Amino acid sequence: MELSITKQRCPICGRGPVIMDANEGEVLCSNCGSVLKDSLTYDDFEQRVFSSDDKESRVGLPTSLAMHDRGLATMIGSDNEDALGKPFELKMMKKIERIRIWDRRSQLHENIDRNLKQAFTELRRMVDRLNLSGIVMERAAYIYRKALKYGLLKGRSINEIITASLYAACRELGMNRTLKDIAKVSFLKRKDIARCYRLLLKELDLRMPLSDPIEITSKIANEAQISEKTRRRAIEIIRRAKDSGAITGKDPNSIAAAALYLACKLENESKTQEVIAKASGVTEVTIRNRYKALKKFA
DNA sequence: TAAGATAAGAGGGACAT
DNA sequence: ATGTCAGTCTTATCTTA
Repeated sequence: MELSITKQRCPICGRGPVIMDANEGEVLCSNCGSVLKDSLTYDDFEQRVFSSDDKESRVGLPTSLAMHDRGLATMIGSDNEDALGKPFELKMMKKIERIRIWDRRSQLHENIDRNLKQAFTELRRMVDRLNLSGIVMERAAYIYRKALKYGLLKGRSINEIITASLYAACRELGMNRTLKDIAKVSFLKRKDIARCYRLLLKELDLRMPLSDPIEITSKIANEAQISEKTRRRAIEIIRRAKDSGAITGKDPNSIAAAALYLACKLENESKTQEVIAKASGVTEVTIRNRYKALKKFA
């Protein structure tokens, strides 16, 4: 444990000294146990979780082993009496109580630590395989920590939540990764990731940039090499359909794909349903269904 | 060969019990 | 909490132009 004792006085009890716990990222008063600062920034974790591997191996034992029996819980009973069965005096009681608080806190942090470490290892692996930037990873880590803080991990696996966090980060930052893409590099099924993703949205009140079919056309058009002229036509179709309210509740991806397909036909740009289906990630059947509904807006 | 049609099934939202 | 229902999308297979 990396503790550094400062010369500061605790602003709460007026005594001290204040201790900075670099390992836990906390600043505490050694006298009253008050946590004066516990905000761990992502950079703290970045340094610890992602870059400290070699440092740790040089030191010797891995953290989990090194820390395994460090807690004081096994040494401090809950009875407020000494070894002879005599009750503690008040002064002693207070002291013991303080130690217990510290003890609980350090145990709690160890659990969180292990959890984050495992989660971020998996996160980094997936980010590597998906060719995503550090910014997305950072965002995913932030979401994950928030989920952990809100107790969303209870009854769920670390992998599920970290994977869903990654997906959420992708959505938030406009990265073009589908649930399918992410499922492929994780060890999870698409539906499980989707379930957790919805959970995150609901519980953490995440606001995703709403996906507009018109926005999506550019991605699909790009992928399927559809001309700008045709894309504009598709956008017009979507506009009209949108105004009529005929497309509410439909997957924006399928709308964009079908509108592009329809526009291709109108512009005599020969693109098969298969090509557009591949580019958009929806099936040909779905394109056909939307296509039928969209035709009257052409 | 591309497009269309049909059927079965999955998964989730809404709503009631 | 659990069940049901309507609506959406996917997968698979067959038919049509």
